[in-house]
Amino acid sequence: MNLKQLSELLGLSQTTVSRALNGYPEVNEATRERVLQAVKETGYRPNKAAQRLATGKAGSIGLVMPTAPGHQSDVHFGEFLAGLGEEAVRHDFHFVIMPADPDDEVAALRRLAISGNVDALFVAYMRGHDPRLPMLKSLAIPYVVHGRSFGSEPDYPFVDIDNEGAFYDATRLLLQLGHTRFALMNGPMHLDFAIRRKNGVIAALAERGLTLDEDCTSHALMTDEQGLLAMERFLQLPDRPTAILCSSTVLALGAIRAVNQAGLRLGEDISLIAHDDVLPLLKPESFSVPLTTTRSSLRAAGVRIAQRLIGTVKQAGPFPDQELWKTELIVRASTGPAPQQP
Amino acid sequence: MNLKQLSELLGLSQTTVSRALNGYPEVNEATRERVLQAVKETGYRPNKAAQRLATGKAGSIGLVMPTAPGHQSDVHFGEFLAGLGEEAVRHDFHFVIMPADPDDEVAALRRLAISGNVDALFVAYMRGHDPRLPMLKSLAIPYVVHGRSFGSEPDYPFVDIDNEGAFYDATRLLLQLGHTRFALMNGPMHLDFAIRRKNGVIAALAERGLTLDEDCTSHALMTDEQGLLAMERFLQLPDRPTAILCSSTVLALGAIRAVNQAGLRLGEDISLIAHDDVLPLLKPESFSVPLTTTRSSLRAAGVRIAQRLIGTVKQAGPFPDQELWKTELIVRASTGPAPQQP
DNA sequence: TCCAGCGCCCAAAGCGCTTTCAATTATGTA
DNA sequence: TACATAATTGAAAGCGCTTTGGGCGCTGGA
Repeated sequence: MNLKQLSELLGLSQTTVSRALNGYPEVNEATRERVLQAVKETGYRPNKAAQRLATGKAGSIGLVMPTAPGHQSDVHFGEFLAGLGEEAVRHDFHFVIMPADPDDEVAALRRLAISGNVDALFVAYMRGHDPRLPMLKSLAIPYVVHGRSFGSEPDYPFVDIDNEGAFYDATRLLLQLGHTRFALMNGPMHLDFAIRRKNGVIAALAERGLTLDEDCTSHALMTDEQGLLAMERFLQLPDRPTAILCSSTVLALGAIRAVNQAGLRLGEDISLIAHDDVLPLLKPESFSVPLTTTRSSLRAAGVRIAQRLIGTVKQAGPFPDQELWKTELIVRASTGPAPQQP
Repeated sequence: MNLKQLSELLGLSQTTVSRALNGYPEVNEATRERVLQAVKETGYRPNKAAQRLATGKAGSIGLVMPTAPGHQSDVHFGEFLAGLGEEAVRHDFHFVIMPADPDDEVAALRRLAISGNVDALFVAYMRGHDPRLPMLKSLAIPYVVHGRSFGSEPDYPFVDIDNEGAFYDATRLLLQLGHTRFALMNGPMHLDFAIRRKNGVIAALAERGLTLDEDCTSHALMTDEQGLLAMERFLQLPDRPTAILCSSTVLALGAIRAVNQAGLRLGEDISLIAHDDVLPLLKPESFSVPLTTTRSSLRAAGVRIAQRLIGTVKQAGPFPDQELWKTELIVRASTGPAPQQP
C-alpha cells in the first residue's frame, strides 16, 4: 500500500492525503479524519526512503562506534547509548551507528555525514586538538560534541562536565586530609577529559607547593585490569603514594584488588577517589569499602545531547551551545586521614 | 555533485555511469576507468536515500535496543554490539538502532521492519514462547535470532549456545566434587537461556536423585547488586548450599562479595561456577579467586550473526540456519571439593 | 552479400514521497 | 450584484538513483 493507492482509494489527490498526514493546516478537518481512518484500516505506512529522498530528512542521528577486532568494548559507551536512546524513543528517532576502526574515525564520521543517512551527528571520545572538529565545522550538518577538545577554540556545541574542577576539588579534599603523596590513574593520555583531570590535580597540588610525579601518573584504557597494573606499580614505588585519584570506577575496581592483595586497607593506608559515571554495573556505594567519588551521570549526558540534537533537527527552539556540568563530590569510606609517617 | 552532473561532466549517460560504478559487465573497461577517475576527482558519493528508493536495499541491519528511564543498561548488550560492529564495518553496513520500551518490543520491531530502513533484523533477549517469532515469520525480512525461544518450534534461524549442556556439565563437575546442596543464580525467569540453564542443572541433579530447591533458585537482572542479594539469601538458609551455579560473571561479582562479607572462603566453603560471556570488563581469571566458568564469547556470536545477516542480504551463499555452539568448561580456583559435613 | 549476435551505450520510466503553483469553490465586503 | 479573499483541493514537477528496453556499429558464419 502506497500513497497513490491510498489516495485513489479515498478519491483524493496524493497531495491532499500527504498534507493530511503531515498535519498541514490547509486541509479540511473532515477530510483529515477520513484519511486518518483509512490509514488505520489499511495499515498504510509511508516509505521512509521516499520520504527521505523528498525531504532530505532522515529522522535519525548518527554516531561512530569505535570498534575493531581486539578493540575493547567500553562500558561507558553502552551507558551513554542508553541515554541517547531514552530520549530518541520519545521522538521516534533512531540511531545510525557506523562502526569504524579507531584509526579511521575522521573518515568514518565524514562518510556518515555525507551518506545522507543522518540528520545530525553525535561525537564522543574527544581528544586534544581533535581533527574531527574542523571537519565537522565544514560539514553543515548539526552536531553536538560530548566533551571538549583541549587546545581547540571552544566554538563548537558541546556538553561536558567540569573535569578539571572535579579533580581539583577531589585533590583538595585529600590535601585537607593531610595527604602529600599523590598518584593519578587516568584514561588514555590523548583524551580531552584525561588532560583536564590531570590539570585539575596539578593545579590543586601547586597551591600547596606540591607536584605530581611522572611515576605516579598512569594513562591507560579504563579497564579493571589496567587499574590493577597501575596500582601495583604505584605500590612498589619507594615512597609510595597514599592518595589516589582515579578516572573511573572501572579502574578503581582493579586498583582496589591490588590494594587488597598488597595487604593494605582502603581508606586507611590508601585513600582513593574515583570519578563515577554512574554505571549501573559499578555502584561506588556497593564496593566493599564504599568509594568516595566525583559524580556525573553519563546517561544523563546522553539524554541531554539527544535532546539538543533532535531539537535542532526539528527546529524546536534554540539551545545553549555549550553546557558545562558541575560534578558532585560525594564522600564515602575510601578516603581518610593520611597515615602517620613511620 | 550528483549522478546527473557527473555524467554530464563525463559526456556519458547516467545509465552508463551508474553501471560503471556498480560493477556491471557491459561497460567498457576504459570507460569504467574514466568514471572511477572522475569520482575520485569530484568526490562524488551516491545519495543513499535515492539508491534505497530505487533498489529497496538499505545496507543496514536493524535491532531494537530495550531502554527506558530507569532501565538498566546491560553490559552484555554493549559487548554484543561490538561484535556486530566488527563484522559490519568490513562490509560497509551500518546499524539502525530503534530504542524501545521493553514492553513495546514487538511493536517496535515491527515498526523497524516495515519502516524500510533496514534490510535485515537482529533479535535478542529471547523469551519462552517469544511473541516476536510469529511476527518475524510473517514479515518477509531476513532475520537471525540470538538465542532460542523455549516452547516454540525451532524453525527459525538462530545462533545460540548450548545453555542446557553448559549448566549440565558444570553441575556434574560440582557433583563429582561431592557437592549435594546446590543453588542457581539465574537471569530473569522469562528469558530462554535462563530456562535452559535451569533445566541443565535439574537434569544433572536428577541423575543423582537430587532436586533443585525453590529457595535455592534466584531469577533476577544480571547485575552485581542482584548477585549480592541472592547470595545473601542463600547463605541465610538453614542448610545452606555449598555449590553455586551462576548465570553471569556480573552476578558472580556481587555473589562473591556476599561470600566474603560472610567470612566464607570461595573455592573451599563455597564452590561457584559462573557463565562467562567473555566481557572485557570482567575476566574470570582476574577475580581474587579465579573463577571456574562455562565460556562462550558473546562478541564472537555478534560477529557470526552479522556475517549471516549481511551474507543473506548480499545473497552471498547459503548459511546454516541454526547454529548451536558448545561452551567450554574451564576449571579455576573457585571450585573445590565439598566441605566436610560438620 | 546478409543477417544474427555481440559489445556498448542511451533515453526514459519508474521508486514513493513532498511541495510548488494553480484552480475551484465558498465567504465576505462594498 | 460584483469582486477581492479565504478555504480546499489537485496536477505535476521534482528528489537522485537503478533498470528496462532499445539502438547503433561491427564481426563472422552461411
